[in-house]
Amino acid sequence: MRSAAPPVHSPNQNHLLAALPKAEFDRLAPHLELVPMRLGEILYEPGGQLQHAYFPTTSIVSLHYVIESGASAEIAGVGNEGVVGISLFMGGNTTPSAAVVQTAGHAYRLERRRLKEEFDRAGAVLRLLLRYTQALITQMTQTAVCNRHHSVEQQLCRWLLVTLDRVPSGELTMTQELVASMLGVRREGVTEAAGRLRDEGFIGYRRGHISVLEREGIETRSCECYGVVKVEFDRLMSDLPRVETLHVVGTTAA
Amino acid sequence: MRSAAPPVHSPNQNHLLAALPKAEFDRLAPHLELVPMRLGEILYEPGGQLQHAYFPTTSIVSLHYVIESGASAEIAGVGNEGVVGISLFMGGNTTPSAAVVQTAGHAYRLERRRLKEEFDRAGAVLRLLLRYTQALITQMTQTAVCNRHHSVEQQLCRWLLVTLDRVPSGELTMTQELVASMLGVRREGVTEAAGRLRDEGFIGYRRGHISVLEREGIETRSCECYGVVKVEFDRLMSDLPRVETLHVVGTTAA
DNA sequence: ACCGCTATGTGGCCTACCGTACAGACAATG
DNA sequence: CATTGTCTGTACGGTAGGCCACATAGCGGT
Repeated sequence: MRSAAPPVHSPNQNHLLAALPKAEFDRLAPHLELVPMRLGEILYEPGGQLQHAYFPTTSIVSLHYVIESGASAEIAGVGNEGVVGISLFMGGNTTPSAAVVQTAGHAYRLERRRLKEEFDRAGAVLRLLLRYTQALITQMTQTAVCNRHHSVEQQLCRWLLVTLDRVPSGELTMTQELVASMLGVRREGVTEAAGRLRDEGFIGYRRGHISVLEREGIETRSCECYGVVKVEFDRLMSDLPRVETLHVVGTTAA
Repeated sequence: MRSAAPPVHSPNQNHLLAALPKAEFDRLAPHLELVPMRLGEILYEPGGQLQHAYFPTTSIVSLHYVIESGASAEIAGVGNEGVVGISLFMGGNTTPSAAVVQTAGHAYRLERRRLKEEFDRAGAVLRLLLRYTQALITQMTQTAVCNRHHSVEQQLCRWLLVTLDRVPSGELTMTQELVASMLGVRREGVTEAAGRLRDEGFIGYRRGHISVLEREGIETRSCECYGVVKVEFDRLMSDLPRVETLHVVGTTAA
């Protein structure tokens, strides 16, 4: 079944890498290492030293936080639109949260040292990464508010929509237990909400798999948070082409 | 009553400005404008263009988010340890949240253009601001989790502790209504929690004023979130690349 | 084909918090 | 000094979602 999942990998599958001017991309490319990301793999634990930045292509990583009581919540998710490991260039090197692979796939990783080097050139890479960080902050912000004010069902829908943007097929390998731990709610709460959505025909599922059938239905049940983050992401990451203009060094034919 | 609130203002009262190497500080100083911050003043609204970055000295600013239903929540607070307006240098220029003065006082503000100039030098100012942004992200992260898992009372205690760090006197000018809007809960919830804390003798209050009497008591009632953020803030902002060139400009007798 | 593990479905009980409503109490203003 | 608006206290029903317990049902491994 090679036709289902194309065996061809390219750094361009990651939007950030793809948005780099050619000069920067060419400098980085030799150091990008394609790595498989297995479900449940922990990229870093709270307070742990991160050695690489990860640019997901087909995988999804969840930035996760566990409190003393053992309860947890997802702070933000990172797919092929972003990068895992912003603390590498923001300073500090560690964060109090963890990064866990939520959907198996691949990513390109870059040694911490290389990233820092590139960042310190204070050129296109820096601007791009900061812009992305700003978008990530928006996502975290929205998560905070959503946790406060919206229902489990609304949040489940939001989560489905976000994930759908990263898994076009709509076939998610995901247990309700896992979804619950990401939303920071009980597994039973997810079961109930998912049951309602299935009754409506919006989704279908079987042991460990969820398939989205009617995206529109889910959109009507979701809270506004999905849309807010999406619009802001698009705004921040779309007018990036400007980066090239500012950095005329070797944009097109270096 | 001049003795109560010292009439002497200095940029050094803001930790970020104080942490700048002398060269950078001296470049910025002529452009820092001391402005009064009135309670309730809105520095920027969602999506609005920010013209200045604000470095609070005696004031506190709340980064606030209002959802469609009208409910709201504080995402993070900024006192003399930080700066309002990170989107100015992160990219984007605007954010979907608002910035509101939560405690009256003063701040030094810096024109957007000046900040950008300094940032683009990719020197100490950039590193300092990014480091602070990372700390701010920690705060937002913790807020998200706290909103999910902790009780109103715990959150009220956390909020009191955070505010206390910025108002050493422990005398807060603050209505319960305002506190509620920041925690994103009902005013009655705050009344009840505050009532319990008063019964224990931890705090006292009268119309529009809260005084902290026993900080330790509040610490025992607070969730872990306060401590986590504080430790992380200290870690990030203390090992600043030896920027310890404190300026003796006019702190005490200028 | 079977067994066992794990995912899902359901129900009951309980608590924290929300919505609403209203009463009392304080401070500023004229 | 009285009026008025704002802030605080309290109460009551409703409900979402937590905790617990257990029943059922797929799926993988042997």
